[in-house]
Amino acid sequence: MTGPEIELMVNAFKALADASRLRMLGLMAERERSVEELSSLLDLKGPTVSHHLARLKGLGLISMRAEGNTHLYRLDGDALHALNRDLLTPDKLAAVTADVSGEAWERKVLRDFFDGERLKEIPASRKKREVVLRWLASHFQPGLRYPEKEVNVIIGRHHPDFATLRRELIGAELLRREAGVYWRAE
Amino acid sequence: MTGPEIELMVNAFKALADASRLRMLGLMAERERSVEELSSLLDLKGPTVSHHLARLKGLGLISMRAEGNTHLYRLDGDALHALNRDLLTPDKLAAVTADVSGEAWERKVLRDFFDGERLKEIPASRKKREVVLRWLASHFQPGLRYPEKEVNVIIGRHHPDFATLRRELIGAELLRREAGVYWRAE
DNA sequence: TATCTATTTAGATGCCCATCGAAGGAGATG
DNA sequence: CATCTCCTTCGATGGGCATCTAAATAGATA
Repeated sequence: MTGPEIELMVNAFKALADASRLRMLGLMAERERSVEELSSLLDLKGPTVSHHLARLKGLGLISMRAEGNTHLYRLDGDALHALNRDLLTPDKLAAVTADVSGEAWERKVLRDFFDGERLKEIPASRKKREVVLRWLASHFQPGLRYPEKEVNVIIGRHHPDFATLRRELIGAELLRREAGVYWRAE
Repeated sequence: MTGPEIELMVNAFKALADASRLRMLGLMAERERSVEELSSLLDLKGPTVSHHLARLKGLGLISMRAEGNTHLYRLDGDALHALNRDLLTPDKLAAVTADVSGEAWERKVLRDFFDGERLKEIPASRKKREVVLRWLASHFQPGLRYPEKEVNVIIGRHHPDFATLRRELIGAELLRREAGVYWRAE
């Protein structure tokens, strides 16, 4: 109903909107590649390559296999195909529009409590707080699992008190937790 | 054959990697929209909307029709479909890879003469030897200066006869030397 | 002509992020 | 154990870009 589904789309496009990452995908499509190999082929330092790999992993586009210390990364062709198929369909655009012209009240709440992406304060009223929490929950991709550290980072982008918000998300059953690992409900 | 092709891909993804532009596409998919209309629906100022429209026009995704002073923009559904179809195909990724590791032939040479990072033998043919030398040269950072001892170490990681290879690199003008100090050419 | 309105261009600002060096694991080897 | 190698994480920096205000353009109205 609420459609910040759009943030997921933006995230996917941003992940692909980088020459280094596209080159890495091309190289990993041929065969599995070590970080060092990508680093020398692309003339980038190791940390930079690791950063890009993390980003691509977040999209579910690559898989990793460890062989000794070496980490070998490979492109998941099926995932790429699925992404290409689903990325820009009319359905998606419709969802985007729903997001824009959706519930006026919810949009007003978000406008009131947010300064850009930054949550000015946590709403005291339960209903308003739930709007904010749903907006936060939409930043977690269904099906993915997040360690607590990453949950804190994602929430922390919008408000310093990530601990309170994280608990509230669990309480509202928008996120679920087991053994220190979090995922989006439903 | 070397591909600024990749810059086109990056540009397309970047144009789509923005929530405002995606929302605008969604709205323009329903019906044609004026700048003012988009502006109020998205809660953005006029100039910002114009900026985004220019970006989307650069992708060929929208068309404009003037009616008096008002400019009415509309999504070109066919263009969108074509973009979605062509954006992330294996062909494109192959082109990207060609951009990185050059001609397929060069990649084949490297595969033939290397066992992992170890050069099995120095190619006798001049063209093949040059491919290997360029690969070796890529392990020297442009702008840095290397004493001869370090040059030997770096080359020695890949082949025991570092002296021959070092001289070949100078001969091919891929490395330069002055007073016993080496650096990467260009 | 002057004026009003819709849009575009120019210039400035602030945030996001690609990249790097340094430091911190973690497996292998001896 | 110590050490080496490969990778990841952390913190900092610089460049690009979304957004804004102010000014310029252009059509409509009178």
